[in-house]
Formats: sequence, C-alpha cells, structure tokens
Amino acid sequence: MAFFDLVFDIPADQTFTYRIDEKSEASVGKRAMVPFGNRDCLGFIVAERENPPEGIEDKAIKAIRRLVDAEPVFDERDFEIARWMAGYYLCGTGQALAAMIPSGKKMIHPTLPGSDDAPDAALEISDEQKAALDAITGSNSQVRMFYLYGVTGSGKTEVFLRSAEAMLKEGKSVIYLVPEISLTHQTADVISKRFGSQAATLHSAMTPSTRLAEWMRIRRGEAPIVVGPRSAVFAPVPNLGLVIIDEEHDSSYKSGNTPRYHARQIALHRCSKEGALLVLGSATPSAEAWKLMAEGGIVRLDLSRRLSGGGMPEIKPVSLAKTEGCLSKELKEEIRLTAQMGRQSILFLNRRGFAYFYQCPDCGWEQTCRRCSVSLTWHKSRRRCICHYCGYSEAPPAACPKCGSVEAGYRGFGTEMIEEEVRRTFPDLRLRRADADTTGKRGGLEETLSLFKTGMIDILLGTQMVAKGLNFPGVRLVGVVFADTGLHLPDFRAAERTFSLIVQVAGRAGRYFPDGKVIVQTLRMEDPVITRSCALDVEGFFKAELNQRKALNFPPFSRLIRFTSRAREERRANAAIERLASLAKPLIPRGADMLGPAECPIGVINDNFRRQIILRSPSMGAIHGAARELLARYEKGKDAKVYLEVDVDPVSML
DNA sequence: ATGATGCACACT
DNA sequence: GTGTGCATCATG
Repeated sequence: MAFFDLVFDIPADQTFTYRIDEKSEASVGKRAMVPFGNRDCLGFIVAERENPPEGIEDKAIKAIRRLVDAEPVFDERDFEIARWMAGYYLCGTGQALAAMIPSGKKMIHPTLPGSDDAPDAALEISDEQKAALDAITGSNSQVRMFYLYGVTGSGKTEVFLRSAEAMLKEGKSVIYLVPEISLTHQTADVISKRFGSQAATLHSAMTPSTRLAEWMRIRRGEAPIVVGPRSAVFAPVPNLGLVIIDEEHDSSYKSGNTPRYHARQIALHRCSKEGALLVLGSATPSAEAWKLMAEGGIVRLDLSRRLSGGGMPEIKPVSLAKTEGCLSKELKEEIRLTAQMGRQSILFLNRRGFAYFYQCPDCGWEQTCRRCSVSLTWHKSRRRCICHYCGYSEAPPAACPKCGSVEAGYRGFGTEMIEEEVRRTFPDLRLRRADADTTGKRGGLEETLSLFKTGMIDILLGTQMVAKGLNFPGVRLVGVVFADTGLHLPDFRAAERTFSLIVQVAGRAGRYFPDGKVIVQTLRMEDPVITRSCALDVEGFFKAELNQRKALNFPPFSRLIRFTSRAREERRANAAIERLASLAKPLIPRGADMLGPAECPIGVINDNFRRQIILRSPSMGAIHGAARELLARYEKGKDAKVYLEVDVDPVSML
C-alpha cells in the first residue's frame, strides 16, 4: 500500500491523503480522479508518503479511483512555482496548479503548422538593432533584464527573434509572450514559422487536449521555443534561458480570474529562480517598467528609428467643444477627403462608455478627488459625485467653476450613438461597426476585417479591437473619436492607459501610411496627457505621471492588495466589507495604509453590489502577511451570500 | 468549490 | 408532522 497527498482546485490550501495499490503507476506529478466529499474530483499528486497523516484513521483514507496521466504532467519546479504563486496571490496551491497546467485529459496531437524549411534570408539589421542584440546576447551574469523601447516598426521583433536564436544555439529554451492571441495571431504565426517544429504555440483557441499535448511536447524538450499568451509563461521548458514579453504594457498579461496572476510577475520570479534573461519590449512601457528603467534595474535599449524610413503621421488634437454630436468639423472634412481619395478611415472609440461622469461640455472641466486624483463618478440616485477609492463625495456644482458654463451635466458616449451620426452624415459611405456587440458571434470580427481589407468598407468604427486592424495599406485616416473617455475612468492608471493607447494608435497608423493623418478629438485640448500623446512625448509623460504617482503614493511607488466583496443584496456587501475593514485595521503594519471601504468604481455588476478595500504599502512584503492573516480571520465567521475576491497588484481597479 | 447536513419556520 | 430555505461544515 502506498499513500499520496493531493491538492485540488479549491481555495482552501490543504492536502488530502489517498491510498493506492503498490503495483500502481501512481507518482508525484500525475493527476488522479479521486472521491472527494460526495463526488469525484480531479486532484494533483504532490507528494508520496509512507503512512497516513497523524490523527486520521486508516479507514478514512479513500483510494485513488484512477490515474489520469500516464506520465507526470508537472514536476518539482512547476510545483515550486505553484507554491510561490499561492503565497504571492493568496490562492490555493491547487488553484495555482490548475491555472498552470492545461486541463485536457487525453492528449490530442495538433497538426503541425507549416514545415521547417529555409528560414527567411537573413535581413540586414540596423546599427541600433545590432547594439541592442549585442547587449542582450553579451549580457554578463549581473544584467538579467532588458527593455527594448522603440516605436512600432523600429524592428523590435527582429531583435527578439535573434536573441531567441542565440539562446537556442546555446542549448537553452525560450518563452516568447504575446498579448491575447486572438488579435496577435499573425505575430505568433511569424514566430512559429521562423522556428519551424522547434516552436510550440499555446493558443487559447486550442482545445484543452491539444494544449496538453503541446505542454507535454514542451516538457520533453522537443520544442525549445514556446510562443503564447500569458499562460505560456508557465511553459515547462527544460533549461530556460530567456523570457520575452512583447507589448509589455498590455493588460491582457494580467489574469482576470483567480489566481489573478500577472505574467510579468511570474516571468520575473521564474527568471530569477532559473537564472534566465528577461527581455521586455514596447513603444509605451508600463509605469512600473519605466521606473525600473530609470533606476537602472532594467537596462533600456532604444530603437528610435523606423526601419522603413517612414515618418509618423500627423497627429492632430481637435477640440470637441461646441460641437454638436461627436464629429468635429475637421474630422468630417478628413473623412470626406479620404473617401474622395478612394481610401479608408478608421474611427476609434477607446472604450465602451460605461460610467456617467460629471463634466463641463464647454471646457472639459470635471470633478476629481483631491486625495486620489481620480474622477468622481456621478451617482444619479444619490445626486452626489463620489470617489471610488476613498468614498469622498460632493454635490455637483450648479455651474462650471472654471468657465462658468451652466451646461455642465452628466454625459456618456457610445458606439451606437456614433454609428448613427456617421450614417446620417455620410449616407453614401459604407460603414461597419466592430465591437463586443457585433463581434460576439463567431467570426464576426474576422469577417469585418477581411471586408475592410478588400476595400468593401469605407469606414470602420470600433473599439480597442480595431487598433490591431490598422495594418491595412488602404487606410489614410484614423480618428480617435473621444480621447477623454479613458481619462474619466476612476482608476489611477487612467492617464497611463489613455496615453499609451493614443501613442499605439498613432504608431501603428504611421507604420503603414506615413502620409496619413490621425485626429484626436478631445474636450481637453490643454490636458498634458492629450498634448504629450499627440506629440509622442513619452519621456515627458512619464516624468509628470511618475511625479503624480509618487505624490499620491500609488504604484509603482507603492504596492496594492485589493479585497472586493460581492453580494446580491447591498447591505450584505456593505456588512462584509465593513467587517473586513475592521478586521484589517489592527493588522495594518507601520508605513502601510488602507483605502476604503468604498464602493467599487463599478458599484453594481450583474445585480451584484460590489465594495472594496485596498491595502497599500511601500513593499509587498509588508502587507502580504497582513492580507494572509486578514483572510484567515475573515473566513472564520464569513458572511453569508457574500463572495470575497482578492487581487494582488490589481491592474484594473474597476 | 461544492454538496451533505442540520436547523428554523411554515403549512397540509 | 412533513416540507422548504438557508446557514454551516467538511471534503482524506
């Protein structure tokens, strides 16, 4: 008789012991179906033991029903990552393992795409690219982190690829992360083509069984380069030498459900544990990365020039003040002109408007919280403007305090509304909308994009997702319909995201049509976020933004852990967060503080009321213990019908 | 997470 | 005296 400890995909961090006949194939690293409570559950075998644990009768030990895997799917290194994740992200070890390992049961081998014939003839690379490559490949053991900072089209990808090649030559493995695969498909294809069958791709579109087959191929060392979205950071490559994170600023690297890990954080941990190099890259780094570069923790490698020699398109901020509807005179003229030239326009709405905000339509002034620097959200029911970080609220002003306008009121902006106006203004032009509503059906986006590519559409109107569709030669004009939308979000990263988005849009636009034009509509002509993004002044933006963050003690100058209570009934959500807050108070260490309790920026989602507290501290170490203890104490007398969510290093604060 | 179990109040 | 709803508890 042999005994094994298993963990499950449940929040409780506890191992359970099972028995099995001696002759069986059970071993650490395999998964097994076992009776758990009343039902059968998939568990991860994490340890073997001689005897059942103390205090548990032999007859209480159940037998493993059957083994799922013929060979182990995880090893000691994976398990270490899982334990670290459980500690860092305050989840169960089993939950961490479940997030890492593809859920497939049997392995279905994917049909290998393409063949590995001749890689493209070696292109010449620029001096800058060469310098960057040399820095990376020649890095001594001291320097482990690099950032390829450069505009779209400056040849980051080629440097990434060559760094990877150099690493493979040394017999080491590479993990190459790209943002959500659905829209970065081509990137992944380019990479896997270049490396032929040496590359494994871990799509989110693959079935779990196919993914598991790839996972095992990677683990056997048959694919030393792995390309994929955030979950690929767990790829079980032997002898990891390099992790590349392309478009490092992209928020899809942060998981949206438990465990809410950030691929960058996991990569950091893996690289230091496994002695690998970390190379990040973007034209618009995250504030975290920028600060690290400034401090020298990450070596910044600049790619300042566009390879094709093309310049940037003209980026013109245009005021929306005193504009009826949502299309300025300039934008209308440019749309008309573009159509006359037989070319295409993209109208870009940077976010689906959700929140009503209190704002002056004449000068763009709006209420912000003095302590948190976020916009106050207008609450119609309470007739107050409320800060979602600290709960501060004030009455809406009768007139704009800045320009005296009495037109101030709440307003929103939606794609439907814009669509209608564009159709009305340009009845002769073919318009197509691409957003979550219209692409919900399978292939919707693909179809729209291919119609657009073949010139069957004159104007493409859409959200985030069309930003990636900018690589069409027929496009001349990009209009950012309302750049301020993102700025209204009650999130301390609002400015960063808005800035990043505009620069990205402009960058992509310029890559393919340097003769083109970008119009950025705004009510805040003098807002530094708008002016700096239109001037592509990344340095200037971060200088100001980091000063601001420092003054207000937000990341990257502090670390956050956010607790959210969620309940059908408002009073339950309130009671839970109040209790949590009072439990938290005595646990807060010196130098740390607590924000809230307050309503979440989106106070109700799906008929669930949401409340939050945020623990903040200069270092994660200082609040980790407190958060752990808080969770333990809270769970003791946990509130009924209330769900508690924990988010370490939250990215979206909504 | 998830489902069994035990308890309170309601109603045939 | 049984039935329904919800809170509590344990899962090996």
